[in-house]
Amino acid sequence: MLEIKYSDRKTKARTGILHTSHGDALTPFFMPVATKAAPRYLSPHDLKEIKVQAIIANALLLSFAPGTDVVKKAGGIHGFMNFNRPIFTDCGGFQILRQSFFRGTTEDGIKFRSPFDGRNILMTPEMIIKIQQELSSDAAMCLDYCPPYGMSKEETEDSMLKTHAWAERCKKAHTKRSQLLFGIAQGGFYRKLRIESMKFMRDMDFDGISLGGLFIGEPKRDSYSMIKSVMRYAPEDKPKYIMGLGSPEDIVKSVSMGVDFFDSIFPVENARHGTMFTWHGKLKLDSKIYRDDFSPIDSECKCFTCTHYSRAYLHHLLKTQEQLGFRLRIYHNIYFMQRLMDKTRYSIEDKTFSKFSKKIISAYAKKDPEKSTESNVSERITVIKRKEKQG
RNA sequence: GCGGUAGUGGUGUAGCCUGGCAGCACAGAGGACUGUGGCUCCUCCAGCCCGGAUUCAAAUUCCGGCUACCGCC
Repeated sequence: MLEIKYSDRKTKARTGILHTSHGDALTPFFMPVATKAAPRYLSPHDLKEIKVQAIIANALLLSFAPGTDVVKKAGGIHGFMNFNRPIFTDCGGFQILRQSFFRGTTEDGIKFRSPFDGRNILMTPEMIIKIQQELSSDAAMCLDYCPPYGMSKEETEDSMLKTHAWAERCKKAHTKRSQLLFGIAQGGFYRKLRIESMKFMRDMDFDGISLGGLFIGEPKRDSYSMIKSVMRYAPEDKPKYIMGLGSPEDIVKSVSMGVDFFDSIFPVENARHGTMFTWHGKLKLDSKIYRDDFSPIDSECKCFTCTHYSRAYLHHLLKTQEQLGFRLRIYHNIYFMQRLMDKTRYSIEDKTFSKFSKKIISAYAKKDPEKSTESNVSERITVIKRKEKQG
């Protein structure tokens, strides 16, 4: 399933090819989220234009609406949404963290309330596998229990044991050869449990291993310490996937720890609220300084937004809450993420990954690139003045 | 010239009758967002037209100005 091409010598970063029934995806890659078989404000066609390699949809939500019968009739999710590249499906375990969905768990599965019609259902491991097989996604996730940050060790252990029991049942229920099946390692923020869960998933011999329940509000040093600990026990030859991770600096850091792919709403949420990703760091479009700035978001960027529209125009669209603005901003950030992953892969094979990742991390440690330049300038001026005084 | 109405952060306003920590929205400055039920959230900055009187206490009541708008000559 995963063909490893090149391993970095300084870090654990590597490139590879993930083979799926809808073609290959070069790793490391980033999947935009299309929860209900629809990327927000973009069309599946836009994603092809952006050269998105793979996306992830939500099986739980799709089973609520339109229902798997409709998607099945459409010839599966690819035909339904007219996107013929790898599509992952998520199981709904994360929706435990969303109060409006979650109604509790039993030994048998998770109780959810449909947000569409209010009906309550018990999602069992067998059901979520059946749903994902009917959706005909390229990779399915086992049902997992995603414990919130701050949960006690006893409760976290219980959630982990449920995740493990459900993973076994998912594997047993899974019969679709053309679909990859991923186990989700959990364990909250207890190192011992994290490692235990990773070992369990490794021994289950899934097609790939997902790391779940990370970046859900904990301090980042905790996230990284967990990833680091857990990756030591991860099988070398299997693809590793951190669920829900999507900030540029976190991605390159995780790649250096050996993670192969990611998905997240982070770039979309940032774009929605006016934070644009650039090669020099974040750019907050709502600032007044962009009111009459007719340059593109990022002069290096070749995306549709950057080649057609100015910061001034996008600033205006943001301030006036125009729907077009949402689309243009999201288009850019998704495009940026894809190019970030392209460059990540090139740099690994080019032996320049360490340098590249440092550049991204330092760019994203800064705030708005324009403003930090301004403050750098005033800082420099202060330094010059001080030196002049000293003679 | 006379009469009426109104002056509150940068902008638009609430509070005035019935005196008691000046509220809201936008703008401005920061920050957040990470396996989407949701068209954001948090923090900060910033104000009673001027002068006097009454009062323990005045954006508020009273007197005199100034300014704006409306009406009349």
